[in-house]
Amino acid sequence: MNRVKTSFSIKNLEHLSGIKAHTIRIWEKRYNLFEPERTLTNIRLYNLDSLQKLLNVSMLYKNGFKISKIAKMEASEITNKVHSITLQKSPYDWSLGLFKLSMINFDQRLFTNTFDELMEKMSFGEIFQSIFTPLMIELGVLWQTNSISPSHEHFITSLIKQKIHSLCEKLQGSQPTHSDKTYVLYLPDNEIHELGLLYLNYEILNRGYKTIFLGQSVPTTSLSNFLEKYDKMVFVSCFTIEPNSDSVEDYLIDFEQEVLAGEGSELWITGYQVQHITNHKNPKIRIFKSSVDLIKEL
Amino acid sequence: MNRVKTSFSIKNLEHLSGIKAHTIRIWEKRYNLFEPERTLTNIRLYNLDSLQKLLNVSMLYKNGFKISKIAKMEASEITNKVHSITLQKSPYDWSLGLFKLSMINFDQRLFTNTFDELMEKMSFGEIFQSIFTPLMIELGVLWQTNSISPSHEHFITSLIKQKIHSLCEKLQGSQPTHSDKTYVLYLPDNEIHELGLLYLNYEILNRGYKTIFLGQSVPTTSLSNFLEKYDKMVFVSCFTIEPNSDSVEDYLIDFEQEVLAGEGSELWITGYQVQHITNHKNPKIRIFKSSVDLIKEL
DNA sequence: ATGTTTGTTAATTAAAAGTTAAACAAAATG
DNA sequence: CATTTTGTTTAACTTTTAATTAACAAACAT
Repeated sequence: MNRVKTSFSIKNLEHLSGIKAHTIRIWEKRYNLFEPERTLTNIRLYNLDSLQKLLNVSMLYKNGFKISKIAKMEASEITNKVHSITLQKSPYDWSLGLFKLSMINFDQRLFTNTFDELMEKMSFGEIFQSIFTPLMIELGVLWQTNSISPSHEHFITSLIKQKIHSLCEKLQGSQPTHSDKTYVLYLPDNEIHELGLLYLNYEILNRGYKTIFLGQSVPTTSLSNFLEKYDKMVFVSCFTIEPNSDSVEDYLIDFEQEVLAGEGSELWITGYQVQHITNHKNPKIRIFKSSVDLIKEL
Repeated sequence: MNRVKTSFSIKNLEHLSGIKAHTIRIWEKRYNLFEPERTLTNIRLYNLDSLQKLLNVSMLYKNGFKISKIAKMEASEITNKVHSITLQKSPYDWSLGLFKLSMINFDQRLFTNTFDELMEKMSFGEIFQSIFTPLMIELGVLWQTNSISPSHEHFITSLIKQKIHSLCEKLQGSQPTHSDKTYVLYLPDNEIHELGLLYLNYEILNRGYKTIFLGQSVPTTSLSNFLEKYDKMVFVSCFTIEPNSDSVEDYLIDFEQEVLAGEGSELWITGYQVQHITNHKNPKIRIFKSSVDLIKEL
C-alpha cells in the first residue's frame, strides 16, 4: 500500500550516485562507510539515510576530496562541506544533483531554492534545455533500473509544471506585442507528455505572441472550432506516443482536411513519432526535429 | 529517450495477465500461442501485440473457454469473442481488466467507455472504492515488478482525476444544502498523493457541503488566513508521505496553535503517516483509518 | 473406463546479478 | 624513489531467475 521506495539495492545506489557498485563495496570494506542491512541470503539493502550519505560522499568525491579523508569525517562535517561547496561553485554545476536529491526526499524547499538560484543566473529557457531536459532523460534511466518510484517522477514533474505555469501566468499578464498570429498548443488523443508542450507555450508567450494552451487529449474536430475566431492560427503539438508511426500519416491527412482547409492556418509538430517524416508535401505542415528547432522559427 | 515500455519479460506478462509464467511457456510450446523474440542468451522478450493477445486469451480463458479451443481461433475470432463477452457480462466484472488494457494502450476512449458504462450501473463512490482503489493497488504491484512505465501510471491517474474534477464541477453548480460548516481540503508540504483527497472533495460536495479544495503543498500558515472568513471550518487532509512519523507529532502541535486556537474549527486526517496514532488528546483533531471511515462521519 | 486435455511440479541447465578476496596498476604522497 | 592510497580487474562462489524437459494428476470427453 505504501508505494514510496525506501529500500535500495547496490545497483540502485550506483545509478543514483554514479559510483560503481564495486567501488561502493570496497569503500564499505576499507573504510566502513556504510553498514547496510542484509537479506537473509546476505544481499545488501540500503535505507534512505545510507543513500543520502552516499550522495553527499559522492558529491565531495567528485569535487576532489579523497575517500580516505571523507571516511574520517563526521556525518555533520560532511554535510557542512557539501553546503560550503554548493555555495562556492555556480548553481549550474550542482543543480542536477540537487534536483535529484530533492526528488529522493520529496523536498520541495530544496527544489525551489535550487530553482530560484538558477533563475538569478540564467534564463528559464536555458534552465529547461540544459538542466530539466537532461534530468528527465536521467529519470528514464533511473526508472528502468527500478531506482525510483512513480511518485518520485510525479513529484519532480509536477514541480516543474508548476514553475512553467506560474511563469506563463506572469507573461499573460502583459499584452502580446504581436497580433498577426495566434498559437494553439494541444496534444492529440492519448498523448500525455505535456511537459515539452508546456515549455513551448512559455517560449511563445515570451516572444510576445498570443497563445491558447489546450493541453492533453484534444480531438481534431474540436480544433476546427477555433478557425472562425482568429485570422491566422498556428497549431503546435508534440507527438510522443500517439499518433504512432502506423497512424501518423492518416492523422495528418485528416488534419489537413478538417483544420487546414482554409487560409492562413498551419500545423507545427515535434516529437518522437514524427522523427522519421523528412519531407512532407503540404507546406502548411512543418516538422521539427526538436523543440529547440521550433523555437528558432518563432 | 522514448520512455514508454514496449518490451515485456515473461514475468511482466504474468503480472499483467494473471497467468503464471510456467503456464504461458507451456501454452507456447503446446499450441504455439506466441512466438516471442529472444535475447542473445535465449530469454523471451514479448512485444505489445503479444501482450494484448495474451490479455485477450486470458480473458476468454477465465471465462471458461478451453485453451485448446482458444488456440485454434483466428486472431479476429478471439477479438470478437472478447467483445461479445464484455457485452453479456456486467461491466463491473470486466472494468478492472478494461481499465488496465486502456492503460497499456494509452486508449482514452476505452477508459471513457468503460467508465460511462459503470456510471449507469453504480454511483461514483462505489466505482472509486470498489474499482479505482484496487486498480491503484494493482498498479503498485505492476510498478514494483517493472511491468509498466511511469507514463502508464500518469495516464490512468490523470484520467481518473479528470473524471472527479468534472463531477465536482457539476456539484458545485448547485447551492450547498448545509451552511453550518465549510470543509477545506489540503495536502501539507511535499505531499503529492492528491487522488484520495480529490475523491473526498467529491463526497463532501455530494452531501451538500461547501468545500474549498486547495490541493497539494499548502503550508500551515496560509491555512490560518481562512479562519476569518468562515465560522466553522473543517480542515481535511491525507498524510501519505509527509509529515512522516518523525515529524507528524510536531506538525499537529504546530497546527493546533496556528490554526485550531479559536472556536469551531477542526482537523480531520487519514493516510499512512497517521495509521499508528490511535489516541490523540485534542478532540479537535480526528484521525481516520481510511477515507471510507471519514466519509461515514460527514 | 479409457484416453485426452491441461495445469502443476520437479529436475536439470543456463544466465544474470550479488558477494568475497586477492592481485594489480595508476596516481598521489612523502 | 619508495610507499601509500585507491579504483579496477579477476576469480571463485552464491543466489535468483529463466528455460527445457519429463513426469504427474486432476478434470474432461467419448
